[in-house]
Amino acid sequence: MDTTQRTEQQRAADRRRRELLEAADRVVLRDGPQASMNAIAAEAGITKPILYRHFGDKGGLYAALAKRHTDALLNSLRDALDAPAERRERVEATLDTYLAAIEARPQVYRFLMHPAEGSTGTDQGFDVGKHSAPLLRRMGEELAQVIGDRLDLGPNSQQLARVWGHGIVGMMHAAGDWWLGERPCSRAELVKSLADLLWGRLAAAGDKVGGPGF
Amino acid sequence: MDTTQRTEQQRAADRRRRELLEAADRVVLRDGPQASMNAIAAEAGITKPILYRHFGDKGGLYAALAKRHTDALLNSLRDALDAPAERRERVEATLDTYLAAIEARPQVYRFLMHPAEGSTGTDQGFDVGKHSAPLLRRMGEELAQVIGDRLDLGPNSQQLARVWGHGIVGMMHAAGDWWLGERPCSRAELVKSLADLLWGRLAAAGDKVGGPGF
DNA sequence: ATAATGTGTTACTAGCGGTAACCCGAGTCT
DNA sequence: AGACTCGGGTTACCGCTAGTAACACATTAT
Repeated sequence: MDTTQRTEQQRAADRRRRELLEAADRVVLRDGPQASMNAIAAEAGITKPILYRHFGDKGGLYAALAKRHTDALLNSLRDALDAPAERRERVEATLDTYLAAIEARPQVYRFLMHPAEGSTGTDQGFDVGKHSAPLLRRMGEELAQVIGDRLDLGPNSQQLARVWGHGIVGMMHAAGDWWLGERPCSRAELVKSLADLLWGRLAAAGDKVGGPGF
Repeated sequence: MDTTQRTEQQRAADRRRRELLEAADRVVLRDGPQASMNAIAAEAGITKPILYRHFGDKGGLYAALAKRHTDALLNSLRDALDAPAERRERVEATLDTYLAAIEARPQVYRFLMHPAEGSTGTDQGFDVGKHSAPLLRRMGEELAQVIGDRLDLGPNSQQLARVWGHGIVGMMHAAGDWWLGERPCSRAELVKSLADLLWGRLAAAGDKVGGPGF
């Protein structure tokens, strides 16, 4: 009975937690990443201290919120990456999946790319480096894993795979961010251009006529 | 006399402005991007309203501060990009210049990558997209310019160049950020790995032995 | 009945960005 | 000389934020 009661309470707490996260989601989607704890609590129909009891601080809530979306996106990406097809096709499918996601829900995207950032208090330590959004890091590691598993890169394969994983993810991220802001072309064109870049067209391109021997 | 007096005042104001920026620089380097206006004012030996008279708001100060560093970094990069050498060599030199810069002054780097972000007030609008650090955008455009000017990419050359510019900058950024945090290899190795990626080694690599026909 | 435990609230602190109001010294006009 | 504007400076405040302490109600165990 003791244990059953415990689990009963835990279940209730978990349900509660999910409700709170959904409310927070709505507010963040509406107000952007700087949504206040007050606003989130109001949306959930409760008051601040409850939020703090559940998530510790704002960073905790945001981390929990980000984890859900990050996991969802990573799952889609894994599917695209694991499809049975030519390498080029898989790369394009993965790029397209990512771009479709950020296109469909730009506010979620924007939120995910902005780390906690807050923590007004004793944040003296100020960890230099590793400041990037966790999503980028996780995508990079994931991609590195796939590359290292599937490709034969000679010695130092693992390290090369990790560099490439993070590099490719960064390329995707920056190009996607720019594209989302300016919409200079269709998604398909962007995908093709990026894949071309990865396929070495930069190295293969000829110098412009009239240019000196550079 | 009227004009000379005006210029006199303007000169004084400009000197003042430089002093304030240098003080702000010291504080930001010490306290990180969340340095408070109070702290900056104190470091400069004055009080808040003066800062606000000069820079409007925190975003203005941070923009001015960022512009200085951004301009400096962009100049170095232009030098590396314009050096008379083979393309591969220039690419490697540019990557190395960027990585050396973020390695030498990681705090500046971290500051530059975090946009204003604050503006607690009426920031309702919340521009989706284009949220990236201005530094990334400027580097991307700059690189796009160089690529478009120098390379013969067939039709749609300009658009392709812009995609590549932002993509390559993003690759550099993400890989650099990860590298700065984990230091998994030397700078030279990182440079070579990234250049290899851009040179199409991803497409050229063979499948791993034992893997199915993917 | 009474003690204990968990759930919720109100009411507060400290610090932030930003501003209004005042203050004082230097030059200027009468 | 004396009133008078005017630019640079400060103090004291506002509204907001994240985060917390302390109190109130219910439910259950003893």
